[in-house]
Amino acid sequence: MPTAPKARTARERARIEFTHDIKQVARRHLAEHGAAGLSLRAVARELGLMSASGLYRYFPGRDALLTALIIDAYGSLGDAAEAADAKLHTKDVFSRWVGVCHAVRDWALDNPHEYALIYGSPVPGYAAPPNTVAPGSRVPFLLGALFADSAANGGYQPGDHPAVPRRVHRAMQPLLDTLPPGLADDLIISGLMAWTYLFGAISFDVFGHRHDIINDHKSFFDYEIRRLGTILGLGQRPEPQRSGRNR
Amino acid sequence: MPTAPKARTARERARIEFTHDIKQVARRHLAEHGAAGLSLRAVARELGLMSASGLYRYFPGRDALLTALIIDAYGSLGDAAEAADAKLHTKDVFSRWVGVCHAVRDWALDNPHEYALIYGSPVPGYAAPPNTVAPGSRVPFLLGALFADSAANGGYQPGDHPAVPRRVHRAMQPLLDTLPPGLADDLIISGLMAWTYLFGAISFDVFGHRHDIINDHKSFFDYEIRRLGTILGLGQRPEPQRSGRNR
DNA sequence: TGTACATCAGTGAACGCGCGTTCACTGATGTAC
DNA sequence: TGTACATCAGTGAACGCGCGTTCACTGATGTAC
Repeated sequence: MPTAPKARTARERARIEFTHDIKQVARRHLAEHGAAGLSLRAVARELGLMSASGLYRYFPGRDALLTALIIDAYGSLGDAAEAADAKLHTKDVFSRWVGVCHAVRDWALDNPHEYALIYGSPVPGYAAPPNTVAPGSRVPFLLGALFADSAANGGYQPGDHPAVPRRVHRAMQPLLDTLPPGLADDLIISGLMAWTYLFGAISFDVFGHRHDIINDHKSFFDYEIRRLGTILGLGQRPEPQRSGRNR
Repeated sequence: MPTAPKARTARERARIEFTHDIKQVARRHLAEHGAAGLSLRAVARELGLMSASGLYRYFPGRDALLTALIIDAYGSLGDAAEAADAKLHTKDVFSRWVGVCHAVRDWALDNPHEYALIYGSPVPGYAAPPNTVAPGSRVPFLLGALFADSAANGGYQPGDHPAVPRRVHRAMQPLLDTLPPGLADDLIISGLMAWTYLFGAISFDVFGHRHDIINDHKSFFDYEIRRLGTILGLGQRPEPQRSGRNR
């Protein structure tokens, strides 16, 4: 018998496995019927292991299951972005920017309904609890770190644009309170704009707003985020991306 | 008796009014329960003039009602954007850019659920019919016209960024086929990026992704779109916006 | 190692609700002569 | 202007379906001694 790292009881092991299975099936159900159509009864039916009422031993209600899916989605997206950054093994900020953008986009295209869950329209009647905030901050945090590294290397070049008015500085106060001091407003705004653009572009791709307009979405995306990185001050790296799946 | 422009029968008048009323109530219902929760029975109940089955004289089904709401939403947004542009009475492209951006954002904040309907996650199980495309193109068309005007005036300044690779040119072919010839790729991409950023920023504002981070959303938005306009080549106009409702 | 008890997992019926759509129908409105 | 007929609007019952959640319950698993 292989020694378990911690002697779990059969019940504990079953609970972990079943929780996992339930979320798995729920994700499939989500992909077919959307968040608003996620139903405990349907999940139980498809699961085939339990009656609908049995699910209440695992999740106290539909909203709890939804919350678990949201947290998992943020976690999965965060993992993908951070792994892509780490795998690059480079200190070149521009390459990291490009790599992270593609990783986020690839994740979104592979998991469109989980993407919609976290970056699409809010689910009516559902309010995300506060414990979804931390996992949701991982990607914006990573982008912020990228800009901060660029500034630390001396590579960041603030462009020729209007100076930051005091009112705008004040508008960002809640964010400033969470950041280490000494970061220039200009840099922080570049980071925010990069984040905004990245998810704007991905939402257009995933939600189909560019279907009739562009036929090679990956190539266009690659170019737009390179161009955005350049005009936001991350430098320039004009080589096109290595060829890959077009989608 | 006031002479009607065209002698409509009582039935025709009633049909127009009722159709209008149904959509009005449906919009309210949409705001409370979201697109996936839009229900003919509930609309009929709230309308109080008709049984649910009676609605089938006006819309052949739930999806038809949804389609009508989508078309109306695009129309209403297009009206708001075009009216803002016209009201400015200026040829200064930068001011027009700022004005149109604010108009679009104001509309979205005033009509968050209609915004979600057209720029949020797609409704599962619903495919928007082709006749929603034209009204949906009005805002991007307006933004495109803005960049084209800027180029025609000689005001457009392509920034210092990677040249457009041939592959990216090809990726935009479907769009190029719908545009008058002679427009530079660089200009078209700036327009697309402006469109992408605008709706990325508005989605973040409307869907709450910046709630914990920014406390004066209008000021931040005003600055970010000015900065974007500048770095995309529309020139520069550093004055801050006139004060208004903060939201 | 065995026993007694407490805890937990899962069942199945039930409550009360909502939905889209169809259909035969009544009665009002419009129109051709 | 009046009449006969055709068209359309709206009704209400019905079909068949789905949902979340509760609750008393059986039976399995875990634990203290």
